[in-house]
Amino acid sequence: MKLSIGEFSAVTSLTIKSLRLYHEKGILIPSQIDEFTQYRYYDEANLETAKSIKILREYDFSLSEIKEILDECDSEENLLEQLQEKFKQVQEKIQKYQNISNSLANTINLEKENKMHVNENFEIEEKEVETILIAGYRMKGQYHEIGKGFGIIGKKFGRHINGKAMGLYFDGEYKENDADFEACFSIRKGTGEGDISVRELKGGKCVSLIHKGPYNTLSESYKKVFTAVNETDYKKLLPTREVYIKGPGMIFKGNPKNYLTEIQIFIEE
Amino acid sequence: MKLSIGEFSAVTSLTIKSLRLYHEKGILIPSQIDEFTQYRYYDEANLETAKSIKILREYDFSLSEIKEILDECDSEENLLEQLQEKFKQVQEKIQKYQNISNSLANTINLEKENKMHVNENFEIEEKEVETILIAGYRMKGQYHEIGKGFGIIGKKFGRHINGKAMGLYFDGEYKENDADFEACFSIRKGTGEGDISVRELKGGKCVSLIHKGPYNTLSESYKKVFTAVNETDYKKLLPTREVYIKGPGMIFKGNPKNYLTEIQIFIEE
DNA sequence: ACTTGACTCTTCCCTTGGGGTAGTGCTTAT
DNA sequence: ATAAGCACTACCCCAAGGGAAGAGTCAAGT
Repeated sequence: MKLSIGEFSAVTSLTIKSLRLYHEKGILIPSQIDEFTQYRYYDEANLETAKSIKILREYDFSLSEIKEILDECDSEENLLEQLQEKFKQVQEKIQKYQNISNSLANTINLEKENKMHVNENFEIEEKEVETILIAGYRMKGQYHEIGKGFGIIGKKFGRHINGKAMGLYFDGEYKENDADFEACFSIRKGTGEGDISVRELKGGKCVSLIHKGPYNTLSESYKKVFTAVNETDYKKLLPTREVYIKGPGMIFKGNPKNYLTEIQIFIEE
Repeated sequence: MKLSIGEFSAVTSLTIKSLRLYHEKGILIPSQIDEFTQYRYYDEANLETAKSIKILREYDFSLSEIKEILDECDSEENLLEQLQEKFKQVQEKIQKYQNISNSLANTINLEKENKMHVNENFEIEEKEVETILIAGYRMKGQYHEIGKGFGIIGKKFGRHINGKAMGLYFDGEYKENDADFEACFSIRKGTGEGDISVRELKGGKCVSLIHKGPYNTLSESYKKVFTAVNETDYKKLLPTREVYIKGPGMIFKGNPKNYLTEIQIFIEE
């Protein structure tokens, strides 16, 4: 049997290009090479080798790995080890892509939520809020540092996060530097760990206003809400709650003019 | 803020090399470039972009995909679609590696089995064989064509194959050309489909001999077994069974001198 | 014997996402 | 003055081929 490269390519379903590469790399050397024309000719032994190479390539072995395997005369001895090693590597790849897949799914959900809530009414209203399970990270410092808190919770509870990010503010007044607040997410399940507290956050009646625009203009909306509450007989409760309906995305910050933040002042009648 | 490339590299944990590449590709253009020294200087906007790039790279987006995403001013519009598209691609990769993993696990099992059974006794013996579930592919032709049969079953039942390959021979005599035989594997479960029959293969008492060596010398061992059986009062039953204990591996053919084949002639007392 | 069309040869450039090195330029501290 | 530390460009490298150019070769028909 003496097959030209084209015929051998058809038989093995390896491309001519690949066959030439394998020759160059010393993995699959044609049984005969015409002295004058340099034409390659292949025989049955080549066919066996080609089959082995194909299978090993399908198993994601690199050409250099295949060369090693083929070059060892005691190939049958070490083959098993190498298969098991490759199996481990493939498992790792699966794990890697599984992690990417999970992160992606998470981001997609967040982005989806961020897209909704386009037409809200921007008026003060009274509403009932349900009790929910939250994971919270209490912090002291400046308000804008709350982002770190979300990061910390996100790392631990990424899979279980269920709803939007929220902020609980335990000071009755605006504090420049030593504010006491808590970053939290509504979660499906989980248990506290380290600095992260998992607990039920009681619902109730609140006065709510959705603020549109960057965070540094929030105080205007706060003024409106407080004015409205003060005109009633309601007693304000702490902590004040902010729900970040639409904020900077995971990937892009987006335009702060379009951020939506709901201010919730809980009240006792 | 005006960071040199080294400082920016430290802040973003992107290598200097990568930053220069991103600049060259137009993905992340330094806010300022010194006219004379060509030094790159980065600002906060660059920092934001760098963060986005890092996340997208972690999500397995290619640089050209990232460039597309970043170049669209309406990035927030299409971002969701692109995330979902990427999610699909990642799922496909997981599936691909999962398939490789399965095939590898299969091959590893076969190779492991092939390694065992090193010291067998090569004498005729009587034994009891249990009833097992098999997937079989009946064929007519030449004996060596049985390999195709194994291939066909392997494709359909790869996951469920449990034991060694066997051959059932329904002719009472050696037939050069029009032999009637069946390739089969012991399987864990499964149902027949198309030309593949799944059924119980009855066990019983048999006279057995393990043949060592290439298949074309099997006839010598057959002669021994038949001579032995004929010296008794046992009645020979059909089909005759061959169990391929150690044959050509999935990847390497191995040395035919080491092949082990058990011949089983079932008998009725 | 000649032509023609199908094959085959080598050589070169391209892809991804950078890594590594060489040679040179700039500033600053000693 | 010189050396250290940083930055710059330009070049080559990896894996596993794909694509194309330009030249030579084979087999079949005329």
